[in-house]
Parts: sequence; C-alpha cells; structure tokens
Amino acid sequence: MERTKIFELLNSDDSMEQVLIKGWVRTRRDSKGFSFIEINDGSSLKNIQVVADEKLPNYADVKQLSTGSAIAVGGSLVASQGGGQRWEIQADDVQIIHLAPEDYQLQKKRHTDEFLRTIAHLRPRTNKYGAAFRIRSELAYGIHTFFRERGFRYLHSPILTGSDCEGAGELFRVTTLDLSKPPLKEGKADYAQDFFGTEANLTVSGQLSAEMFALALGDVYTFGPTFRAENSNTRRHAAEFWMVEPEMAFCDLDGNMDLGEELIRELTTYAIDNCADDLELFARWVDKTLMATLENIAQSDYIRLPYREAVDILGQSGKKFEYPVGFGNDLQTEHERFLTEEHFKKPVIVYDYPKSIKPFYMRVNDDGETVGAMDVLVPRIGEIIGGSQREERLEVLEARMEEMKMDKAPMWWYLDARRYGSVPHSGFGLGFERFLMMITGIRNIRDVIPFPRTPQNIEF
RNA sequence: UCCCCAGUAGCUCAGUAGGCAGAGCAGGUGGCUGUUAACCACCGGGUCCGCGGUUCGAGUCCGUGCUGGGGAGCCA
Repeated sequence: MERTKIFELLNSDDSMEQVLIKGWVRTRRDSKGFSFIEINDGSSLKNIQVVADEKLPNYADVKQLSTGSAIAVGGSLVASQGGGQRWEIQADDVQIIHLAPEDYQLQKKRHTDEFLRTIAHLRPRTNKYGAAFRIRSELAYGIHTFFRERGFRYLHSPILTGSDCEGAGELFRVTTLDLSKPPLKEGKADYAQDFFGTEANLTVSGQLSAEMFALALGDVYTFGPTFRAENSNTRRHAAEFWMVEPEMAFCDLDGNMDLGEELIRELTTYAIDNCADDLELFARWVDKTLMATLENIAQSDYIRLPYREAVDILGQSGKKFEYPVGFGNDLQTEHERFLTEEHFKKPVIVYDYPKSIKPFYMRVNDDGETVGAMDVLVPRIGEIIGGSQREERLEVLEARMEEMKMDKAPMWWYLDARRYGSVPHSGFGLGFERFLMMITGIRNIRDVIPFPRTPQNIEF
C-alpha cells in the first residue's frame, strides 16, 4: 500500500477507509484506553492526529513513542470526535520505524533561532523552519514560472570562473595545488601549473555570461549559487547565496526597472497565493505586520527616484546622519532606511548613480557624470536588487576600463560582444535569500538558507 | 575588520550587597483524563564558557581568550 501525504488527508472532503501515512512524531498525549499521536511528514505545516487504541497488539510500545520518532500508521481517515481538527486517523496498525531516544534536541516548545542554528541538521523538522523551506521551494518555482511566462530562457552560468573582472567583492580561490608546497615562480604560486593553467575562482555573478546569452537568445536569466569571500558579519550577508540575474537585449534602464518591480510584485503575490498556511505562521509568530507589508509590496507602485533627488531629499530631511550626504557619496544603510521606511514607506528604486562609485560595465549617461544604475530598496531589508543598463558602446567601455586601470586582455570576449551586433541591454541581480527574508519576516539570512556559510562557519 | 551586548541544568532564563546553585519547560516514574503548548505528584540532572588575578571566600569584581548575537563597513 502506498503512503498518502498528510497534506492530502487534511484537505480531504470525505473520510477514507484504508490509508497509510509515514512521518515523525511531534507529540503524544495519553488518554484512558488510547493515545493521541501527532504526526508530521513535512508535506504541510499541520500535523495529523492519530488515535491509537489500547487494543493494538504493540500498544505498550506505542506508549513509549517519543518526540522525533519515525512511524508508519495504517488506518482510516475519520471525522475527529474532539475539537481542534477536522480529521484524524483511527489506527489499525502502528509500525515503529525508529524510536528517537530521550536526548533528542528538539522539544515540544519554542527554541531560539540561535540554538537551532547549532542543530541546523534538525531544524527543518520544526514548524518555523519547515515553513521557511517550503516557502523557499515554492518561490524558486515561482521565479522560473515568472520568467518562462515572459519568454525568458534559463541559463546555467558557470560556477567556476577565471575572470576577476567584476569587482563585486572578494573571491574564493579554487585550486588543486598542494598548499603546503605550491610550485613557485618568482616567489609566488605558479598558477600555470594549477588545474586550469591560470587562477580560478568561484563566481561572484553570472552577469557577464548572461550578457553573452542575452545577445543571442534575447531574454535570459540565471538562478544559482553565488560566492563572496567578504568578511561580512551581518544578518544580511552569507558567503554562499543564491541570486536571480535576468539579462535583456534591446532593453534600457526603464525597462530594467519595470522588470525588477514586476518581479518583486508578482513573486510576492505568488507567495501570498501559494504559501498561505506557512505564511500565516510567520504573520503570527515572527512579524505581526507581515501580511500588511506584503500587500503593500504586492500592490503599490514603487517610487522611482534619481540619485540626485535622493541626495536632495536626504539633505533637506533635517535628519542627522552619521555619514555625509552629497553627490559622489554612496547611499549608506541609514540613508536607504530613511527613504524606504520613513520618507516613502514603500519600495524605492534609486537610479542614475555617479559613475565614480559604480563598476566599469554600467552605461554612461549623457551627462557624463552618472551611469544607468538602479537599486531597488525595500523597508527592513535594504538593497534587494542591484542592476544597470550595460555599456554597449565599445569605445566608451574601453575608455572606462582604462580609466579604472583594468587589464582589457582577458576581457577580449566581453569586448567582442560590443564589436559584433552590439545592442542596448540591461539586467539586474536579485538576492534570493534577501527576498525570502522580506517574504517571511525572518531577520537573519542564516535562517533562510538550509546550511548557511559565513566567516568561520561551514559546519554541516 | 570596527563598536556594543551576552555566555549559569538538555532548552529558556533568574541569581539581590562578594557568603550553601535556582525556576519553568524538557527527560524519568506514577496517577488522571477524547487529549491537543494536556493536567497533577514525585525523581534525576551543573566544568556557572576557558585561563589568569583580587579576596578569608568569586556565578557575581578585574584582565585576557573563545563562542554567540546586534549595529556599521562591503554588498545581493
């Protein structure tokens, strides 16, 4: 007999004669003549209640069932005689698959997130983390749905890369050299003898690859892991995270902002529509204002604010900021928070940043001072999207690279794209974990990644 | 990397003025009961983060290290 997922049973319209469920005991309560066992199999936030009668041949063993134990229950789905649940399983047969000993760490009570991080291998068995990772799964699917409906192609950009040209932070070196005695050349490690014959790293962005494919397939997106070796110790940073990076040919900055706004709005709607049960947990226990926040994000038009105007608003705000505001200074966290949380109270897209604070590939505007960059800022999280229109003019791009003292030689292929059929194109990166934080109200990025990697921590 | 806070039972925490190590939950045993954060009674459980110092005496004060958290920088 095949097992039925608990999610299906709880949503059943009718009682059922013969069902088999398998799952883990969340809690058990004894009564005179029978025992109530709450089982969860991960298919849903909700448990199903099993009624195990003392007439079961192994009832003595059933009474020993502890939290965390794995069991299989055969029986019938019947309307519950007690309050609190519609259906329950009247057990004909309870098989103990594995008995969890008394030192099982997850108790029938709330644990702190900090403690659960120390048992990251067990935390998905809790209500909160089960919900978080079901939502993560649903939204990953939602992202593919969003792009597919719009004719985008899914690109698998490389994880290993030889280019260090994006300047998007510190890189993780990849090598097969023996670090205790690497081959030396002029006192330095000789990467010519390394696996790839040159220095290699983990990717910090799929953007450059995506640009090449946008100029072939039109509209593409990548969705995969990204690595930054920054020594960042904050609740918003991880060394390994997932990023969504669309790239569109024949698209300017306005079109780019349109897509970014639409993506956030649609994905938020997708979460509200498809993750109602799991979201309710977060609205109840994590952030009371969550649903109102999500409705606001899903329904409002976002503010579009040129960087110069953002600087003016901050300058005239009368607020004392720790960091000075002025053209040429990047917006600091305190500035972003003021704009999204206090001034506009909704997502804000800041665009046309000074070129001095942005990377080489962003398209120089006609004023010669700014580039077609855009950041989407949301309350509480801060920057959730960073993107730009890319510089498609070969001479301008080369001039910028020279200005920034970059070596053009290894970038020959990137420049080639500007030699043959170059067109305006744009794209951005969405931090998937930051998006999940926004959707769930979870405050620490380590709690929306199955096994988070941060400085000094790669356990599990 | 910088600034701030914390570390006491399996978990969450209290510990007063420097003077015998505590509670709730969890676990064990028994009882009661269509229960549902079940309830009642009893029981077991400690490297007070490590090292050093002050003191007759340190969980408590001082120094230092480690770990965790928050904020900032960097960024998604």
